[in-house]
Amino acid sequence: MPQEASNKTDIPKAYDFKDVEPRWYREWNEKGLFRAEIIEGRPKFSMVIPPPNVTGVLHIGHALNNTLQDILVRYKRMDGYDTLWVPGTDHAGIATQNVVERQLASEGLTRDDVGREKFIERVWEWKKKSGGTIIEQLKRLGCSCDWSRERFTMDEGLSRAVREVFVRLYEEGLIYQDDYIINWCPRCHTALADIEVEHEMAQGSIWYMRYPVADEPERFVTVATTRPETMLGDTAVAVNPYDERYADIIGKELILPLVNRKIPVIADSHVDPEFGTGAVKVTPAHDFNDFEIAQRHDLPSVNIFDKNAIVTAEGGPYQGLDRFEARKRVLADLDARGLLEKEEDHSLAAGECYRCKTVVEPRLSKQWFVKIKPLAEPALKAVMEKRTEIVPESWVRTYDEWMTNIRDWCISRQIWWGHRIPAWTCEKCGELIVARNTPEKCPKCGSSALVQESDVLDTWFSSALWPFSTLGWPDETPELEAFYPTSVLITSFDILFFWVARMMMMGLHFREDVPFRYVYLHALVRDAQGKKMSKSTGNVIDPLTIMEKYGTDAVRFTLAAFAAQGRDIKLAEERIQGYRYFVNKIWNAARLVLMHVENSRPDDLVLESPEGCGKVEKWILSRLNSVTATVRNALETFNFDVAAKELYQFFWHEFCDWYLELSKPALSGNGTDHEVRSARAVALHVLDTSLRLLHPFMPFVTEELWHHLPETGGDRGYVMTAPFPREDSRWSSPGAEQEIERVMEVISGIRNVRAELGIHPGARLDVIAIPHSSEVSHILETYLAEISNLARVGSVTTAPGDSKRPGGAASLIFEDLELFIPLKGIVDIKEELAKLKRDEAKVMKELKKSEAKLGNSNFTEKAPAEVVEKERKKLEKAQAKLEKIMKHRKTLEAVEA
RNA sequence: AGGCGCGUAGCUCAGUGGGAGAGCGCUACCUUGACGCGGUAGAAGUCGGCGGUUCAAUCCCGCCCGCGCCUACCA
Repeated sequence: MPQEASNKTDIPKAYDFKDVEPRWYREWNEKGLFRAEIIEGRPKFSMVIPPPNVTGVLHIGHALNNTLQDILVRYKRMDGYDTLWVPGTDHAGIATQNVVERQLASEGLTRDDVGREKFIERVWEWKKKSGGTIIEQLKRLGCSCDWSRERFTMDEGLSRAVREVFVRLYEEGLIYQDDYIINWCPRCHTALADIEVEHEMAQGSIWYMRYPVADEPERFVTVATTRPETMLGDTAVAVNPYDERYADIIGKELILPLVNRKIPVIADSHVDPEFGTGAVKVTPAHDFNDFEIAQRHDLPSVNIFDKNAIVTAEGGPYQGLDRFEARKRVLADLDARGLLEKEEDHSLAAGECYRCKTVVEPRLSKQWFVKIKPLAEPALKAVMEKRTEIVPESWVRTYDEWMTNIRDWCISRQIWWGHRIPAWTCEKCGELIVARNTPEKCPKCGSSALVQESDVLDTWFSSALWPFSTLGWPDETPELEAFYPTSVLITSFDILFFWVARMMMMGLHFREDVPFRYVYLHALVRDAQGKKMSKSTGNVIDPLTIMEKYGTDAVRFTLAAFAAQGRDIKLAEERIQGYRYFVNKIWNAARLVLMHVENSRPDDLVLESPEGCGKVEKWILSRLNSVTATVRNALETFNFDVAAKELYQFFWHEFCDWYLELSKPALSGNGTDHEVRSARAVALHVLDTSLRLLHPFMPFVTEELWHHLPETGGDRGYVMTAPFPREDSRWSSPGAEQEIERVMEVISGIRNVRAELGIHPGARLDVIAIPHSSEVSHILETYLAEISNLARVGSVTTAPGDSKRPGGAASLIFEDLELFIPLKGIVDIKEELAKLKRDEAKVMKELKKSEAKLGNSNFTEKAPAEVVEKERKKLEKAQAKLEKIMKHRKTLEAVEA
């Protein structure tokens, strides 16, 4: 809370997200920070949410998807864009209808018992009561959507868009009705589009059945089938025209057993003579291929199943049997007649309804279709011309393939929940009327006896319009003007065709422009073993549970850090815990900084430029600047993992581990006034900038800390709306970076020696230094205090290059520096010698490698000059180092002897 | 069957035509007043296998093995 900012000393030791998260979310929302404004002249950034099913609850995939969107939109908002992120839900026709049907079933009712109108009322009631669950969960995730613009695909406005699109496509001849074979779900009682059917390989059987030849009692044609029950609807047997085995029988008739119908033997090149017996039974009403064969040969169709996949009167004695029961009976009866030749194992992929997993039944029926080619071609072209860019690019190929081989889209569904098709039939004259508004009477005969089409539209038909219907289309609204095309669509690759492709088609057709400039496709979240998460396997990670346990920021950061392009995310709970620790690290680093700046005058904490700063400060500022550039660039290219990891590495391992440690004395008031002020201002500046860089990833902890920062130069407002840091070459300082890296190298080196020799971490050491370059002398002099502090060194005595190496001492040898730590009685000369030999071997190996390279004329002639030069330097360094190691070894050997 | 992707430290994964990296885990040590949700140091890999291109291959190409996913009308 801003008013509590003066209470900085009260910051608790550990970050308590439970208190912080709801508090800030409420405040952002109340202050209207999520709301999109349209301001002339400002750049625009917009996204539409992939609308979750209104029946849905937040799963880990949603968490990933929406975290990535939120990161991007928060970044752009901070960066000065007018941002709009449109949220909403999808009416999810079949899924929602199933939910309410289950509810009815528990009352012992079916949808037919209550009737269409009452049923739809029940669905709306359900939606009002439970439909908002996932929206509330998105808010807990921190999503900064513009909730004032929340939409639902069945809203009045969106429904109007659906009718408009349907009527226009119909008028353009792109929607038609036809008898066609479609995928039918016998449980949902509706047609399904091709892509709504899932195929899973499973072990089944293939049966060989004999069909007697009509006029030759002893002769049979054997057909192979995986679905023997459909033989009741056979209207032909097909063979390959070039199959000699059957040449003489083409055109003759067979007796269809059990049914005793005569069916012809026809020749069709679709038949593969190699497979089975080379003879195929043809059931046009219940098989896609057979349907096509039937069309080519003008065969009749016999529909043997009703909507429940129960055998109809056409099945004679089998009427009333379920399809699986019918199979058993048909096989038994064939066997009894000696017409079942054999049964073989056979693996096949039966289609299943993607909503309820019931095996679908191909079925001949009258359906509505969208003629897809005229829509698909521009949609493909737009991607090929990069008017919409798909990221990662590897998906373009898949998109291309699908869009090229696309088939007409079956859009009618025989359910009740959804957009009812705006078509009416005149009972008097049979006229078909397609209209935006319910017609009063038949335009042809004037009759008012009009009956509306009972089918509703595929849910994806309405979601295909989402990028413009949510912005007010078909009205020309300011939102549409400002925010279409949207900037980016972030979604999971598995709905590239269901949804993305269809939005491309509809957007281009009705808005004459692509619906989005970029499509970022992220991966699926799997469990730690790489298995798909599913309730039945019991390996789901519930985002709400882990948010409860580790905090939302930790969950978001984990998802971002693992969102590498083109690879599935294998998620284990330990990862989240690791990033929970990071949140805590940020919290405590902030505590440290705030503790030291709380009594400063605000003016003293302002940092305008790195001028006047010491090298350590210049170094961290330079690093911060380069991290800023990396993060920005990563976000612009959807490399969320790169951005997250860069921030993690910088904040923890550079800012905390080194900068704060190096400057602790100055921070706590040791040093000149200038040094103290400078250290504090820089620490605060880096903290401030880091919080802004981190905010898109971790909105809550950063906002909380932001309000603890001192108000240098007035109210800081919210980090959510603070400017996103921008790189600036003035802050870059390669010289300081190099120098501090040397200091770190020396400190780490001494620490290493201490650890290896088991010297107590608290013990102060006296060090003898023999520098071999002015550069390293300078480092030793300038950073004596830092080295002493962080490496626990008591004194450093510098000795000239030709002085005698101490005998009973541990050594640390660089190419231009030798350090000796005399420890009487502690250093075991044998141990030290062994260590030197290890070092020697290591350097020798590098040295030989370099020598070999440089000795190869092919290398020195063909490799780029800079690479060769680098290799020379490497060799020199190794030589210098080796020389010093040898010298020290001799000294020790002399002592020992 | 075709297409795509993956195989790098015990685990999860980055990465690049010229010195093998991170996180977690592991080992040793540490009551250094921001943090033990911490610190310091360390061990650990024939970069799936075999060939090829190249002065140089973990990276590029080919083949093979293993795994995953998507698409397909072999009944």
